[in-house]
Amino acid sequence: MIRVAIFEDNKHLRETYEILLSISDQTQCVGSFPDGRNAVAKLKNTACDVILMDIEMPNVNGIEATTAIKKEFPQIHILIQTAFFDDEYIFHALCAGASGYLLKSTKPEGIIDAILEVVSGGSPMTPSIARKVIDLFKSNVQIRQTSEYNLTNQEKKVLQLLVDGKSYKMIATELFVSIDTIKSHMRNIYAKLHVHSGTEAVALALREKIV
Amino acid sequence: MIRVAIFEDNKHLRETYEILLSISDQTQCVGSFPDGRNAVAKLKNTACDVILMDIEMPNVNGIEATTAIKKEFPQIHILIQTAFFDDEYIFHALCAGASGYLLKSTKPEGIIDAILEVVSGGSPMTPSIARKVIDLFKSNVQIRQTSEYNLTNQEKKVLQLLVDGKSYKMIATELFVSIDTIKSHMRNIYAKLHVHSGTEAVALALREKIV
DNA sequence: TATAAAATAGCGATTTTGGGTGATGCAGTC
DNA sequence: GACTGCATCACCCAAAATCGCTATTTTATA
Repeated sequence: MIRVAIFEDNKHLRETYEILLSISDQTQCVGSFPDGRNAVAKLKNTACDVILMDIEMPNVNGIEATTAIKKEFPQIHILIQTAFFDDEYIFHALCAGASGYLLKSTKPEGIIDAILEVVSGGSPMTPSIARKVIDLFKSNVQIRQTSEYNLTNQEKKVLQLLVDGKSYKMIATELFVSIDTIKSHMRNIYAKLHVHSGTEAVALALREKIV
Repeated sequence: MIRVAIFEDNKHLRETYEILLSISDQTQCVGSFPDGRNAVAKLKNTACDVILMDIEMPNVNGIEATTAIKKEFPQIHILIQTAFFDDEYIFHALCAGASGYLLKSTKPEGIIDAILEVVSGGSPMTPSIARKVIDLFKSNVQIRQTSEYNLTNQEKKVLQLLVDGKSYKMIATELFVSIDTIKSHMRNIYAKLHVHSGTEAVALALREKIV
């Protein structure tokens, strides 16, 4: 028997979910709340497994509630439900620790299916949501392979230390060479990266290379 | 009529897909190949919309083929199909530009559904795959919320421009203030971030904050 | 071994930066 | 009205960084 709690501000919808959960012989409703206030306290003694979480709620919204719940009960699976699928919502929901993302247009049996999926380790979501997740993923994966810039080993070391916030003098000390050597390396690094300052070099290095 | 091409080394499976595509009145098979060699050339005159791509293939595998095809025909939707769901596979498939990820256990009607989903802008995948995508996403997203450092709006702007590689002078020009004002902001930024140079500030900013 | 690439180093000039100190105006708040 | 935070600006100074040019030693390698 899967223990499910509901956070949903729409009374009608909330009751629909309650009935839905009670009809299925695999699920059981252990709580039903109109907003995210004191979510952690409300869940304290429910031993719940899955939460149906609306995003748009008054006072404390679904994202905030998800963050709080996941912090206290990381084992609980949270299924986000929303009428809209906005990039920002999805991004924040994922960061907050949501395990699935349903649209409110999902049919009743789809909700039960999703609950079963999520407890067996899946992340149910509509293909349209999945596309957005993939896009988010790709925008967050830096393109590592693109450019090597043909930096030599020593140049890479110098750049690394620069990224670590070291000054020329400190880098020279660390690499047992003179400060003028570091200057030389920096000149070469700037030429290879097509930049003209340390900050630019660091920004570029962090954005698309090593470190 | 959706034009679909198949890359699949298993002859039996390949033929099954061909039949499946011909049965549906919404799809049409425009090519069927046992490996990824010369994929781009093979697709040249097919005007295909969707590709069913196996990962495990001899000579040129599905990931490599996907990369090549996406480079030449970015508008083509590629549905990866594999018997295993390995993190590395999924990661590389997404990076290569795959739009969906099916397991070979998917039923015939599921494949047709997935093709329809993908042309309408979705990314069909099983919940178990979706979970892995989410995990990959989270492992690639730096924790943004942690630290705000209480930077003021103007300080954030200055920092942003610094990260963009601008000098004090350029930042001053861009924000229509004097260079001494920028220095002032920089002093405050350094104090708040507990750093002592632009490179350190940029490294910190890129690692765990805005930008 | 001849050659090229990389790493090392130095000098000099100029610009940029980091820090110190202080001051003004403006908005909000108690 | 006093107080505070923010943004603005100024002046000074020393340290750091940037850039140009040159040059030697080491290392890799064809």
